[in-house]
Amino acid sequence: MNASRSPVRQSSVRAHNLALVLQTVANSADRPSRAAISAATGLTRATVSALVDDLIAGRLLTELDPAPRTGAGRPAAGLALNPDGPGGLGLEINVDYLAACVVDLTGVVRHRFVTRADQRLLPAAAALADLGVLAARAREAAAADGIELAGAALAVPGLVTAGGLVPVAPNLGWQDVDVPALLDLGLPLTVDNEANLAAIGELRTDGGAPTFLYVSGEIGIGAGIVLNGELYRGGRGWSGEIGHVTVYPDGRPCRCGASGCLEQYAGQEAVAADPDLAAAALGIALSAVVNLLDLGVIVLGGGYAPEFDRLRDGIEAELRRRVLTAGLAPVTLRAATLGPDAAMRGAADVVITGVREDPARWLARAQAV
Amino acid sequence: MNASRSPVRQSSVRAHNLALVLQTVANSADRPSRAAISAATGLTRATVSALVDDLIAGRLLTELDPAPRTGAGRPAAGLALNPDGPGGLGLEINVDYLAACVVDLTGVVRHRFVTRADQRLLPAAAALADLGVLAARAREAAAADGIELAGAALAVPGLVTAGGLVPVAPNLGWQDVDVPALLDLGLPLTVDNEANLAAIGELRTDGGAPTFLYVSGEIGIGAGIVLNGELYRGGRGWSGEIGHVTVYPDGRPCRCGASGCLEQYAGQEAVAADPDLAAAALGIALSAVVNLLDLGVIVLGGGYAPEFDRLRDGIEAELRRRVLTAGLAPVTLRAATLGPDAAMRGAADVVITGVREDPARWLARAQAV
DNA sequence: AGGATTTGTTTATTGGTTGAATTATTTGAC
DNA sequence: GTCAAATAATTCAACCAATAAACAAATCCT
Repeated sequence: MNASRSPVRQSSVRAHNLALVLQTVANSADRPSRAAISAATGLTRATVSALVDDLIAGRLLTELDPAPRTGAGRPAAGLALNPDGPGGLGLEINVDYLAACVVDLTGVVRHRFVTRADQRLLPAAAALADLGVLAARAREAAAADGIELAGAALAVPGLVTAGGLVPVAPNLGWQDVDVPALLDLGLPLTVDNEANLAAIGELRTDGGAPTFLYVSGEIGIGAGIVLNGELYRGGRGWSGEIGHVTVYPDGRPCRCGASGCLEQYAGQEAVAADPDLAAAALGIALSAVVNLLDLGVIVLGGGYAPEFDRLRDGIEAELRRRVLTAGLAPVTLRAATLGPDAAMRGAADVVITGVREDPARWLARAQAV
Repeated sequence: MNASRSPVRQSSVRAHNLALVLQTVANSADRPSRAAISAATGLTRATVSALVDDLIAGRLLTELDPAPRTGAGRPAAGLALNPDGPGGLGLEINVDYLAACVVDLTGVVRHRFVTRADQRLLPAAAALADLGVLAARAREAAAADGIELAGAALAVPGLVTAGGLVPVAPNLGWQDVDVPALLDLGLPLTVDNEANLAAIGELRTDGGAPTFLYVSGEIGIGAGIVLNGELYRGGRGWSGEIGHVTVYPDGRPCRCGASGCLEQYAGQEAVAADPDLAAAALGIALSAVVNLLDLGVIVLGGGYAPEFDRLRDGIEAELRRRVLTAGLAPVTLRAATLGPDAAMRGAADVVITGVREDPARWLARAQAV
């Protein structure tokens, strides 16, 4: 119904095809030739050549030495994402540290800065000012490498609304913080929940499943829901609050006012106190998620990752028992591969994914400058 | 990442714009003129004229008498969806009846056939053969009105995989039924879960929220999840199994092998036996869904609709208590507006939505014939 | 009756893809 | 050592679809 509600699309065919070519290069293991791209996309070799010219001129692609190939014929020129093209600035603010990283277009982390300090002692404005300093340093480092930043994204451990407002971030002690107003980097800024961005980080590393749940166990418990390769943020951006899913209706009282929330049985302290209880509670809650969303993969991150071996059996037992379709297709449980950097990495990924998905906008901007 | 993985799009600009124009007409309360469509879409009047000509030639739009308007200027010709254009065949098989309906392009039910009979007594092949007879009758009735059917969709109370296979439909006693193989109507056939299609039916009636949960309480309990105007089917098409979400971990044993499933506390018998218990259990399970997916609207359908007034307070009490963001934005609970026909209507809607979203395909087909 | 106004069509132009022909660069055979 | 075959990439005329601007049609207002 509202699928193609977009204004119009006249000759933005080119924008689409630029993205198609760029993504084809990005998703290729080897360095594809123009002819290979033509075959993969269905576009004419002529068209691919023209598009590639634009992408090279805009510093998004580079031509490499002859790609390894056998047989007769003129050797192809290999194409790859330009590591000196536009990069992404990933930012994170958490209870006891600030962090920033620069990721280039190919997905490689080029610079990484961390400041350890308890952010709960500072007002939001001061914390964000400190983060601004860190961001400036990262930007200089990027500039020294010849990398221009296409934008920035910030991971926050709290609820985030569409405009980058944070109504509440309990563990930071924030309330109604207008992040974009307090953190002006002169770059497009995206603000999102920490678990959401960590999920995106995992999506990028895991070549496999495009549909999975990322569960982050810290003091609270958050989850990022990735459906068909895209993060689902919910109607108001407040999805993934798995920590307050009811596990034992008449159980322990929770600081949210309800009782029996998962957080009381599988939060950081609860895991330390009784891993078996935590695993069972997690298994019950995760079974509910799988029954609802039909997910095939669950990734345990944050504080759960180091405890994975101790939790696995208990969780899987509940999944086998409570997931209706467990007999038809198993649910895969795995630990997150990115460590504590997941959210920051995911944030940077959001920026470069933006460039990859709409190169035409970047080209227009780069040309205007 | 995989957003624009589509093969190519050369001059399928036209396909997109045809859809845009058609949807603009469909979503207009009044019968818009070509000029009004031009203003709404941003396309030129000339372009709109050309597109409208194609749509009229393909019997998707009709030109009406002058639309009511005031002021100077040449009077406009009103445009509207053609009620004699392609229609959709909606089918449903359930425990104690078979049903078929013909819905025209404007969304009006033109014909409706129901056969009451216990389907549990028949093997799947026989039940589908009976349904085929009903479908043929519906098709004749449509032809008598000058309506050609663009396709058919079937609602089944069970799990459905991508290819239309039904691995299991417990209440019908089906197992591994290949529906498309047993029901050849000579039309493109879509098979989907009953709750999913009912949710689509509600989406069409409710002009409002494009993100909601539809819960259908029959013997079992199913749910259709509509996110941003689109049904979410899950990785394997098995989403929405809310009936087996755990409510009381150590509670009543369920026929699925687990214990404490929602179905045991809010299934048809349980509602009749103790509405308050059912409401509390529903409230707990629905709170989990809202915490996970950040839904603003929940629609109670199927057997819940007539019991709505008796369930409402109990459910809302739990939602207020257990939904983390309840204080920030309320969750709206309402009864389904379509009755028992919801799934069948939704099925037919799927077909006509397909035509509305891709009119170019229909035009090509119509021209080829 | 005549100007104003709005609708819808016609015509030349432009952006972008296609397909065929052409050029470029290698391998392999005689 | 030269030539044919093969593959890669570019050039160029043709075509499709949208745009902008001019034009025709049909009404209202004075």
